[in-house]
Amino acid sequence: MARNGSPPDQVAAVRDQLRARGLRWTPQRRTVLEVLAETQGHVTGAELIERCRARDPATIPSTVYRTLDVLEEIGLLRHGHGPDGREEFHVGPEPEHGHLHCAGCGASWELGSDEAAALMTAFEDSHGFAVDLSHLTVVGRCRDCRTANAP
Amino acid sequence: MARNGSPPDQVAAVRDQLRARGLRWTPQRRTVLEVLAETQGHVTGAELIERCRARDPATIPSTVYRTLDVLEEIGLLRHGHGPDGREEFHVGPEPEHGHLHCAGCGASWELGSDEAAALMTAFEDSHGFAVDLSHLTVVGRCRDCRTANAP
DNA sequence: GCTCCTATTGCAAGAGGTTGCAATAGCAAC
DNA sequence: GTTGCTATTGCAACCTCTTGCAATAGGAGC
Repeated sequence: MARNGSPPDQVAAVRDQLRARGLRWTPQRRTVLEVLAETQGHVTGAELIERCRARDPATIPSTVYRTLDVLEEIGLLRHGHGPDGREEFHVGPEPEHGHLHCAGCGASWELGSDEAAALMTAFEDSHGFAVDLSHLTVVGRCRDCRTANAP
Repeated sequence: MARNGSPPDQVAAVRDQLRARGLRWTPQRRTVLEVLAETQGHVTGAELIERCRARDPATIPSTVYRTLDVLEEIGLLRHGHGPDGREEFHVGPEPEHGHLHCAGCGASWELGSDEAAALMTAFEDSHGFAVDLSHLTVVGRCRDCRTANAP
């Protein structure tokens, strides 16, 4: 389960980052951090709250969302919006990446870093626009759904 | 205000499309249609409801959303999700298009059709994936915000 | 004009998320 | 160990959107 170093280490590191910014270390934040430490990839806000409640039934949603805001500010995670507009959090050291979502079968893939780079370069050149990949979800229909639908 | 033909014409055309599908023409749908007829570009669900209420204070949100679903089904409009995940409707005969949204200043632009085409072709080639442009919002930072922030 | 079938409405409840505010509790300094 | 400042919390209310269900009302057929 642990990736590199024990989970307590990661949590302690975040605690220090918070303190260094004059922010505070509270039991509620510890709970959120612990949940995140054993989470990889994408989670929705609702899932996160549910898992926090499993650890501490007294968890309040607004506290979780506010903690997530703080963690995003210090760069520990990023949020985006899934195909249905619901909030989705991307945890951990994985590089930011976009998503491809099929409206037909509901499957989703991560965008390869080469494609992502091409996309970013394109917008950079044409608009001077810096794309935030973690916020990018491309919705459409995958090959399978297209062939199934229009032979 | 009127685009081509008088607004009543557009509304009547929709009425006939609905009837042709065995669907019904109701005062509530007429209200929504009238509001849409004088709307161009992007609207959020909430805005639409507000405008419907201006015409008919008895308007109920669920009715509006359900009407919008129906209208989307017959191809009269498309919905997507704005940068904050809120629903956004794109009205009228304009071709589908993606959006660029600056997280810094909140501005947003439409994607040029050439860029959009390039993007679609790219995903088509690499994944056989058909992008739904109307659902595409690219979030990032525009040239101005970038230069303002990192000189 | 009247009937009947059923699409649609209105309502109420619920899910996911946000916000304002008074009370609480970190933690730094003494 | 106390004190005091203020970041956080918990709560309650609110917003946007969805869903289930009984009651209503289009409109096709007679």
